[in-house]
Amino acid sequence: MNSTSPEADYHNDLNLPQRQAVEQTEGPVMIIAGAGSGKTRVIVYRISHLIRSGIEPFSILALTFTNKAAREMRERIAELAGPEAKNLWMGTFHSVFARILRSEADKLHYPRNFTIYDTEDSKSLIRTLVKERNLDDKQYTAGYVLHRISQAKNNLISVEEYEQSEKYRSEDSSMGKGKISELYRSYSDRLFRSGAMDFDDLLFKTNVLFRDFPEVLYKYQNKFRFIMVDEYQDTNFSQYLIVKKLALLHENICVVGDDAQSIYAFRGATIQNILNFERDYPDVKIFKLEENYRSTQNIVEVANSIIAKNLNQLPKKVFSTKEKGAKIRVLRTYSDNEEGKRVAESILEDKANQSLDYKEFGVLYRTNAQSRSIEEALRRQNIPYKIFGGLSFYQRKEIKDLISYFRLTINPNDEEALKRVINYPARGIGKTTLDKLILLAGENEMPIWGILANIRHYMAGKTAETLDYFATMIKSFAVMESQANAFDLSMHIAKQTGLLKELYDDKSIEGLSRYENIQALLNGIKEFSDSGTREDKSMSSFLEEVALLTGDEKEEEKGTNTVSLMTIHAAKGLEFSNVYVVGMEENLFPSQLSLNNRAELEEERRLFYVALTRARKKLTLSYATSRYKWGSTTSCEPSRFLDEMDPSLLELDFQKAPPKSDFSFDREKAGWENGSTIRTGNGLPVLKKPLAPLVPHIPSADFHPSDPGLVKEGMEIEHERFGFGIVLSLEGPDNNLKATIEFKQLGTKQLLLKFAKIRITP
DNA sequence: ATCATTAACCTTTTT
DNA sequence: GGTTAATGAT
Repeated sequence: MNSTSPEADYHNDLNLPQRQAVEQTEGPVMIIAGAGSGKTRVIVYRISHLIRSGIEPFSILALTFTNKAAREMRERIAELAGPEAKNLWMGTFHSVFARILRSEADKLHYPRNFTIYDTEDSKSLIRTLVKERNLDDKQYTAGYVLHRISQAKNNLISVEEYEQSEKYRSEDSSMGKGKISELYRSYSDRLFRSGAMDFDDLLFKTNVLFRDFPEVLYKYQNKFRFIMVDEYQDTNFSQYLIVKKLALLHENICVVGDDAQSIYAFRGATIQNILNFERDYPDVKIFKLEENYRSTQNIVEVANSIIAKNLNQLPKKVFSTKEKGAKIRVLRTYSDNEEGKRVAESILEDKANQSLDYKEFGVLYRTNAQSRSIEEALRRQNIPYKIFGGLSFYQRKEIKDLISYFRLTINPNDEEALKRVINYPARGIGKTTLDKLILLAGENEMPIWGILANIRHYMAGKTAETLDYFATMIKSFAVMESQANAFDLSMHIAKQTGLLKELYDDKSIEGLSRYENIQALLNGIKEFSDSGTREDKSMSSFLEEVALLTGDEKEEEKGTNTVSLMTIHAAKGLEFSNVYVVGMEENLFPSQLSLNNRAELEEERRLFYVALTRARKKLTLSYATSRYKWGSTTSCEPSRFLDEMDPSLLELDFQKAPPKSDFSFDREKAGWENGSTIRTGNGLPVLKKPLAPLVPHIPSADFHPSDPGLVKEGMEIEHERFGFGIVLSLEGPDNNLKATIEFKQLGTKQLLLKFAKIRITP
């Protein structure tokens, strides 16, 4: 600990409102923090300040939205306030309350080592239930049913309340989905029977715990004398109530948020929580951080001009005192692949001109599917990149398979895990047998494992023998679990079950990578088991840690110098010197699904705001006029968001028609190429639908290409596929002439004569 | 019971 | 385009 006064080192680092927010440690505080206004810095200093003024770290609860944010803040606090920061209660809502639920599990009649179901497990369970009931799986898609149940849980509607709620029931039946309440009930029953909780349960059951066991609530109220919540605009009702209850005793509650960056309403987050805060705590002190330290003035202004279109927002004026900076560049390309190519070229250019590292670049997109074309372009130019998000390591099939064995070892009632591995690797337990087991379980009102563990009581013969062998194997793992560390056990399981051999024998390319992934998982477990700081090295402790990890947060290779590719959601809280926001097209961004109501469109706009404010210096937006989507090419219109930006801050860079070399004829494409354009407010053309479908050109019978060298301006020519036209101009070096040709059918195109199959017509 | 072929869905966004 | 669940053949 250093001897200077706690104030000394931060006074110079903070502006007035930041400092006030740091020093106001008592009572309810709300910090409205504009993008790039040093929000994290304030939280870090505030907690350090608390610790250095003698508050015990384990009486401070700090809730974040992602594991990454928690880890980074903890590290920064440790730098300022010393190693004691390790003892902070800091983590995501889900991880902190999962921990509390484990230690209080018996009160809710859950096993202490309950399993946490991820979204896939939940969906699979719902599919099973829908099938069991012979319901139409088109009407009751797993995704929708789960969404509905999740909505209910996030608003703390129990099964009973749901069944009795006029509102929910009529909403469901009006959509022809009247059985959802029934599904909600059996879903909850089955989770309970499996000793499992889904993500929403971690918050829901915490509320139940605090409601039904006042002494437990009191314990934690006392424990957490200071509470901080980051990204408060992204909390839902369930989270709101947990925080409210915990803070009731001391009322030392500080929430930090920015309504303009609320982008999780789709999963139940509500801005109401910010508004409620003033109502709940009339003596709240509110601090507004409005100076943006991250971005140039142009970037901040363009972001402001966007967010101003939203009706729902708290008044604030974010400003920057940095340089004016470059204008925002808007790229138009004719295809998604071309978009990737342009982005890649631009990165190389900027890297050289501004002498930047690759890690200063971020490419952001609305959906993960868009990463593909960007990825390919970067690879082609040998630009190192890293994709964040997407299929996380722990969601890969082979990883889930092995982990399912682990889960089953810890909690044999975990039915999703059981179904996954009971016949993988194949051991002769097929669908018929599994159905029989499920039936027996239902009849005897016990988990499947209850039958399996004593299978001889229920069955005889060959099948029973196979099942018994499987059950005995799992039991032997469970015995080993209590003695061995996570690594030894995992290795034993991987070998014993035959899973390792199964993957080793698969010599296909995918098989090889699956085997490597398993190796990577085992290595990860080895690190876990070897770690000096951890006291509990058991498998169950490993699973607890892993269950709530998403993305590749496992290991952030700090030293790597790569371009980052990620969704805008994943980019929240990050910044890059140069940012590319790609796919600025209607129906993609804003997403088609958001166009129906104002609230969702405003959420998309906030998402765009988040994207814009990630950039420090240079911002490039791009869109393609056609894009590969669902297996075929579709034409696209520029996003309305482009129209909403102040045109004086933009610099347009529009690519001309595609060169012939990678242009394959397609009726639709040819059609829109020719389509007339209308000018919109800031000069961005909006492409209209073709006036009439075009028929591919059929070359003249005697068609053979002429020597490119003979082509001159003003000549009439025939193109193999584009038909007849006139050469308007020629440019470029003699050996690589580029011709601008006006075709009768297709309008003006630029073609490289080297590649174009052109005949000079007499 | 298992493998191979076919159909269907997909693309929001995350703990 | 790609994966994954549902069908059909052996």
